[in-house]
Amino acid sequence: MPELPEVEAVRRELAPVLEGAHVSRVVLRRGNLRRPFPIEFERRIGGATVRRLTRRAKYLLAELSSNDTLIMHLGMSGSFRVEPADHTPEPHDHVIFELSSGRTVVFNDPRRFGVMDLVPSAGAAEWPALADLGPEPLSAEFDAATLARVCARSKRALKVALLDQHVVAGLGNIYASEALHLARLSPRLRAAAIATRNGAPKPAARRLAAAIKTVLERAIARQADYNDASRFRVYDRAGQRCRRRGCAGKIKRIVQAGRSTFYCPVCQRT
DNA sequence: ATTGAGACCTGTCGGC
DNA sequence: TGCCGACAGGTCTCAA
Repeated sequence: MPELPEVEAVRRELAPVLEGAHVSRVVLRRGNLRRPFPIEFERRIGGATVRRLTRRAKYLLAELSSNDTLIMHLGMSGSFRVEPADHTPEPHDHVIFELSSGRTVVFNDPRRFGVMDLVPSAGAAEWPALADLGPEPLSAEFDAATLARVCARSKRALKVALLDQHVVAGLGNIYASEALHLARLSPRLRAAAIATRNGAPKPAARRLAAAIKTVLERAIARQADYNDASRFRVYDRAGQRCRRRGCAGKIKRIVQAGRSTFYCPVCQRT
Protein backbone atom coordinates (compact mmCIF):
# COMPACT_ATOMS: atom_id res chain seq x y z
CA MET A 1 0.00 0.00 0.00
CA PRO A 2 2.52 2.48 -0.99
CA GLU A 3 1.89 6.16 -1.55
CA LEU A 4 3.62 8.76 0.55
CA PRO A 5 1.54 8.22 3.71
CA GLU A 6 1.95 4.46 3.59
CA VAL A 7 5.69 4.73 3.01
CA GLU A 8 5.90 7.14 5.91
CA ALA A 9 4.00 4.64 8.07
CA VAL A 10 6.49 1.96 7.09
CA ARG A 11 9.37 4.27 7.95
CA ARG A 12 7.92 4.95 11.38
CA GLU A 13 7.45 1.28 12.02
CA LEU A 14 10.93 0.27 10.89
CA ALA A 15 12.97 3.16 12.23
CA PRO A 16 12.96 1.97 15.86
CA VAL A 17 13.95 -1.51 14.73
CA LEU A 18 16.64 -0.51 12.25
CA GLU A 19 18.23 2.68 13.50
CA GLY A 20 21.30 1.79 15.48
CA ALA A 21 20.90 -1.86 14.59
CA HIS A 22 23.76 -3.96 13.32
CA VAL A 23 23.01 -6.01 10.22
CA SER A 24 24.59 -9.37 10.77
CA ARG A 25 23.56 -10.93 7.48
CA VAL A 26 21.55 -10.22 4.35
CA VAL A 27 19.88 -13.02 2.42
CA LEU A 28 18.56 -12.58 -1.11
CA ARG A 29 16.01 -15.17 -2.10
CA ARG A 30 16.07 -14.13 -5.75
CA GLY A 31 18.32 -12.10 -8.00
CA ASN A 32 16.05 -9.26 -8.97
CA LEU A 33 12.96 -7.22 -8.27
CA ARG A 34 12.09 -4.75 -11.01
CA ARG A 35 15.83 -4.70 -11.69
CA PRO A 36 18.71 -6.89 -10.62
CA PHE A 37 20.13 -6.27 -7.17
CA PRO A 38 23.45 -4.42 -7.29
CA ILE A 39 26.71 -6.35 -7.25
CA GLU A 40 27.76 -7.68 -3.86
CA PHE A 41 24.55 -6.41 -2.31
CA GLU A 42 24.58 -8.82 0.64
CA ARG A 43 28.27 -8.44 1.41
CA ARG A 44 28.19 -4.66 1.24
CA ILE A 45 25.35 -4.39 3.76
CA GLY A 46 26.34 -7.26 6.02
CA GLY A 47 28.33 -6.00 9.01
CA ALA A 48 27.10 -2.44 8.69
CA THR A 49 25.05 -0.47 11.18
CA VAL A 50 22.00 1.51 10.12
CA ARG A 51 22.51 5.13 11.05
CA ARG A 52 19.18 6.59 9.95
CA LEU A 53 16.07 5.57 8.06
CA THR A 54 14.57 8.45 6.12
CA ARG A 55 11.98 8.94 3.42
CA ARG A 56 11.96 10.96 0.22
CA ALA A 57 8.66 10.83 -1.67
CA LYS A 58 7.90 7.10 -1.93
CA TYR A 59 11.50 6.04 -1.36
CA LEU A 60 13.01 4.79 1.88
CA LEU A 61 16.68 5.57 2.47
CA ALA A 62 18.75 3.62 4.97
CA GLU A 63 22.04 5.35 5.69
CA LEU A 64 24.65 2.81 6.66
CA SER A 65 27.82 3.09 8.72
CA SER A 66 29.70 1.93 5.62
CA ASN A 67 28.83 5.27 4.05
CA ASP A 68 26.56 3.58 1.58
CA THR A 69 22.83 4.31 1.41
CA LEU A 70 20.32 1.59 0.74
CA ILE A 71 17.57 3.01 -1.48
CA MET A 72 14.26 1.14 -1.38
CA HIS A 73 10.96 1.50 -3.19
CA LEU A 74 7.89 -0.63 -2.50
CA GLY A 75 6.46 -0.57 -6.01
CA MET A 76 2.81 -1.58 -5.98
CA SER A 77 2.87 -4.54 -3.65
CA GLY A 78 6.00 -4.28 -1.52
CA SER A 79 5.86 -4.55 2.26
CA PHE A 80 8.10 -5.14 5.24
CA ARG A 81 7.59 -7.42 8.22
CA VAL A 82 9.56 -7.61 11.42
CA GLU A 83 10.04 -11.22 12.47
CA PRO A 84 11.98 -13.22 15.01
CA ALA A 85 15.26 -14.63 13.71
CA ASP A 86 13.97 -18.15 13.14
CA HIS A 87 10.93 -17.32 11.02
CA THR A 88 9.91 -19.47 8.08
CA PRO A 89 9.95 -17.57 4.78
CA GLU A 90 6.63 -16.92 3.07
CA PRO A 91 5.99 -16.76 -0.64
CA HIS A 92 7.50 -13.62 -2.19
CA ASP A 93 9.84 -12.94 0.70
CA HIS A 94 12.73 -11.67 -1.41
CA VAL A 95 15.14 -9.95 0.97
CA ILE A 96 15.92 -10.81 4.56
CA PHE A 97 17.91 -8.50 6.82
CA GLU A 98 19.12 -10.36 9.90
CA LEU A 99 19.96 -8.06 12.79
CA SER A 100 22.25 -8.84 15.69
CA SER A 101 19.37 -7.79 17.95
CA GLY A 102 17.85 -11.16 17.06
CA ARG A 103 15.18 -9.64 14.90
CA THR A 104 14.77 -9.92 11.18
CA VAL A 105 13.34 -7.46 8.70
CA VAL A 106 11.75 -9.15 5.70
CA PHE A 107 10.88 -7.52 2.37
CA ASN A 108 7.96 -9.17 0.58
CA ASP A 109 6.78 -8.13 -2.89
CA PRO A 110 4.51 -10.36 -5.00
CA ARG A 111 4.55 -8.23 -8.11
CA ARG A 112 8.22 -7.31 -7.82
CA PHE A 113 7.79 -3.73 -8.96
CA GLY A 114 9.89 -2.75 -5.98
CA VAL A 115 13.47 -1.55 -6.20
CA MET A 116 16.55 -1.82 -4.01
CA ASP A 117 19.84 -0.17 -4.81
CA LEU A 118 22.97 0.63 -2.89
CA VAL A 119 24.93 3.82 -3.56
CA PRO A 120 27.57 5.91 -1.80
CA SER A 121 25.71 8.17 0.62
CA ALA A 122 27.48 11.25 -0.70
CA GLY A 123 25.87 10.71 -4.10
CA ALA A 124 22.47 9.36 -3.08
CA ALA A 125 20.65 12.56 -3.99
CA GLU A 126 21.95 12.23 -7.53
CA TRP A 127 20.56 8.73 -7.92
CA PRO A 128 18.52 9.06 -11.13
CA ALA A 129 14.97 8.75 -9.85
CA LEU A 130 15.71 10.78 -6.73
CA ALA A 131 17.42 13.56 -8.62
CA ASP A 132 14.34 14.11 -10.78
CA LEU A 133 11.82 14.34 -7.95
CA GLY A 134 9.76 17.46 -7.43
CA PRO A 135 9.20 19.07 -4.05
CA GLU A 136 8.19 17.11 -0.98
CA PRO A 137 4.50 18.01 -0.58
CA LEU A 138 4.58 18.43 3.19
CA SER A 139 7.57 20.74 3.13
CA ALA A 140 7.37 24.52 3.11
CA GLU A 141 9.05 24.36 -0.27
CA PHE A 142 5.80 23.11 -1.77
CA ASP A 143 3.08 25.73 -2.02
CA ALA A 144 0.58 27.22 -4.43
CA ALA A 145 3.28 29.15 -6.26
CA THR A 146 5.47 26.12 -6.95
CA LEU A 147 2.46 24.08 -7.97
CA ALA A 148 1.22 26.80 -10.30
CA ARG A 149 4.63 27.19 -11.84
CA VAL A 150 5.09 23.54 -12.76
CA CYS A 151 1.55 23.37 -14.11
CA ALA A 152 1.88 26.58 -16.06
CA ARG A 153 2.32 25.35 -19.60
CA SER A 154 1.06 21.81 -19.20
CA LYS A 155 -1.81 20.66 -21.35
CA ARG A 156 -2.41 17.40 -19.53
CA ALA A 157 -5.28 16.85 -17.21
CA LEU A 158 -4.69 18.09 -13.68
CA LYS A 159 -5.05 14.59 -12.20
CA VAL A 160 -2.43 13.22 -14.59
CA ALA A 161 -0.07 16.06 -13.68
CA LEU A 162 -0.44 15.25 -9.97
CA LEU A 163 0.83 11.75 -10.62
CA ASP A 164 3.98 13.13 -12.21
CA GLN A 165 6.63 12.85 -9.48
CA HIS A 166 8.40 15.86 -10.92
CA VAL A 167 5.37 18.06 -10.19
CA VAL A 168 4.99 16.91 -6.61
CA ALA A 169 6.80 13.92 -5.14
CA GLY A 170 4.83 11.23 -3.36
CA LEU A 171 1.26 11.59 -4.51
CA GLY A 172 -0.16 8.45 -6.08
CA ASN A 173 -3.38 7.40 -7.66
CA ILE A 174 -5.46 7.43 -4.48
CA TYR A 175 -4.40 10.72 -2.97
CA ALA A 176 -4.39 12.55 -6.30
CA SER A 177 -8.12 11.88 -6.57
CA GLU A 178 -8.63 12.64 -2.89
CA ALA A 179 -6.87 16.00 -3.03
CA LEU A 180 -8.82 17.11 -6.09
CA HIS A 181 -12.07 16.31 -4.37
CA LEU A 182 -11.10 18.22 -1.26
CA ALA A 183 -10.07 21.18 -3.43
CA ARG A 184 -13.31 20.95 -5.42
CA LEU A 185 -11.42 20.74 -8.72
CA SER A 186 -12.25 18.59 -11.70
CA PRO A 187 -9.59 15.99 -12.49
CA ARG A 188 -10.16 16.75 -16.17
CA LEU A 189 -9.17 20.41 -15.96
CA ARG A 190 -6.06 21.20 -17.98
CA ALA A 191 -3.20 21.59 -15.51
CA ALA A 192 -2.38 25.01 -16.89
CA ALA A 193 -5.83 26.23 -15.91
CA ILE A 194 -4.78 26.63 -12.27
CA ALA A 195 -1.91 28.99 -13.14
CA THR A 196 -2.22 32.46 -14.54
CA ARG A 197 -0.23 33.42 -17.57
CA ASN A 198 2.68 34.85 -15.65
CA GLY A 199 2.69 31.74 -13.50
CA ALA A 200 1.20 33.32 -10.40
CA PRO A 201 -1.11 31.01 -8.47
CA LYS A 202 -4.87 31.29 -8.84
CA PRO A 203 -7.19 30.53 -5.92
CA ALA A 204 -7.57 27.06 -7.39
CA ALA A 205 -3.85 26.48 -7.04
CA ARG A 206 -3.99 27.62 -3.42
CA ARG A 207 -6.86 25.28 -2.69
CA LEU A 208 -5.14 22.38 -4.38
CA ALA A 209 -1.77 22.85 -2.70
CA ALA A 210 -3.51 23.09 0.67
CA ALA A 211 -5.70 20.06 -0.10
CA ILE A 212 -2.68 17.96 -1.01
CA LYS A 213 -1.07 18.72 2.32
CA THR A 214 -4.27 18.11 4.26
CA VAL A 215 -5.07 14.82 2.60
CA LEU A 216 -1.55 13.47 3.15
CA GLU A 217 -1.34 14.69 6.72
CA ARG A 218 -4.65 13.11 7.60
CA ALA A 219 -3.66 9.84 6.01
CA ILE A 220 -0.40 9.79 7.93
CA ALA A 221 -2.22 10.55 11.16
CA ARG A 222 -4.73 7.80 10.50
CA GLN A 223 -1.98 5.27 9.92
CA ALA A 224 -0.42 6.21 13.21
CA ASP A 225 -3.36 4.70 15.07
CA TYR A 226 -4.08 2.39 12.24
CA ASN A 227 -7.46 0.71 12.41
CA ASP A 228 -10.05 0.62 9.67
CA ALA A 229 -8.16 0.82 6.44
CA SER A 230 -9.80 3.68 4.67
CA ARG A 231 -12.58 6.16 4.51
CA PHE A 232 -11.72 7.71 1.22
CA ARG A 233 -13.61 10.70 -0.09
CA VAL A 234 -13.86 9.35 -3.63
CA TYR A 235 -11.31 6.64 -4.31
CA ASP A 236 -12.91 3.30 -5.20
CA ARG A 237 -16.38 4.69 -4.46
CA ALA A 238 -17.90 4.69 -7.95
CA GLY A 239 -21.70 4.87 -7.82
CA GLN A 240 -21.77 5.89 -4.17
CA ARG A 241 -22.86 9.22 -2.79
CA CYS A 242 -20.53 12.16 -2.57
CA ARG A 243 -19.48 12.67 1.03
CA ARG A 244 -19.39 16.44 0.79
CA ARG A 245 -21.99 18.09 3.02
CA GLY A 246 -24.97 19.13 1.01
CA CYS A 247 -23.77 17.52 -2.22
CA ALA A 248 -26.05 14.91 -3.74
CA GLY A 249 -23.61 13.86 -6.47
CA LYS A 250 -22.68 10.28 -7.30
CA ILE A 251 -19.02 9.40 -7.54
CA LYS A 252 -17.89 8.58 -11.05
CA ARG A 253 -14.96 6.54 -12.31
CA ILE A 254 -13.11 7.57 -15.43
CA VAL A 255 -9.78 6.50 -16.92
CA GLN A 256 -7.00 9.04 -17.42
CA ALA A 257 -3.60 8.08 -18.79
CA GLY A 258 -4.55 4.47 -18.22
CA ARG A 259 -5.40 4.88 -14.55
CA SER A 260 -8.66 5.10 -12.66
CA THR A 261 -9.78 8.51 -11.48
CA PHE A 262 -12.68 8.96 -9.07
CA TYR A 263 -14.50 12.25 -8.68
CA CYS A 264 -17.84 13.88 -8.05
CA PRO A 265 -19.19 15.47 -11.23
CA VAL A 266 -21.42 17.74 -9.15
CA CYS A 267 -19.06 19.44 -6.72
CA GLN A 268 -15.89 19.07 -8.81
CA ARG A 269 -17.22 20.92 -11.79
CA THR A 270 -14.25 23.15 -12.36
C1' DA B 1 9.72 18.79 -25.22
C1' DT B 2 5.46 16.58 -23.87
C1' DT B 3 2.44 13.17 -23.69
C1' DG B 4 0.22 8.69 -23.98
C1' DA B 5 0.58 3.66 -24.49
C1' DG B 6 2.65 -0.47 -23.31
C1' DA B 7 5.63 -3.27 -20.46
C1' DC B 8 6.96 -5.15 -16.27
C1' DC B 9 4.65 -9.03 -12.58
C1' DT B 10 1.30 -11.70 -9.60
C1' DG B 11 -3.01 -11.96 -7.27
C1' DT B 12 -7.93 -11.29 -6.81
C1' DC B 13 -12.49 -10.67 -8.05
C1' DG B 14 -16.71 -10.72 -10.79
C1' DG B 15 -19.19 -12.61 -14.67
C1' DC B 16 -20.42 -16.33 -17.57
C1' DT C 1 -16.54 -25.29 -9.98
C1' DG C 2 -13.62 -23.31 -13.56
C1' DC C 3 -11.97 -20.27 -16.88
C1' DC C 4 -11.12 -15.51 -18.52
C1' DG C 5 -10.74 -10.80 -18.60
C1' DA C 6 -10.31 -6.59 -16.00
C1' DC C 7 -8.01 -4.41 -12.63
C1' DA C 8 -4.71 -3.21 -8.61
C1' DG C 9 -1.63 1.89 -4.20
C1' DG C 10 4.22 2.60 -9.57
C1' DT C 11 7.71 3.53 -12.47
C1' DC C 12 10.27 3.15 -16.90
C1' DT C 13 10.91 3.22 -21.89
C1' DC C 14 9.62 4.03 -26.35
C1' DA C 15 7.48 6.32 -30.15
C1' DA C 16 4.28 9.84 -31.84
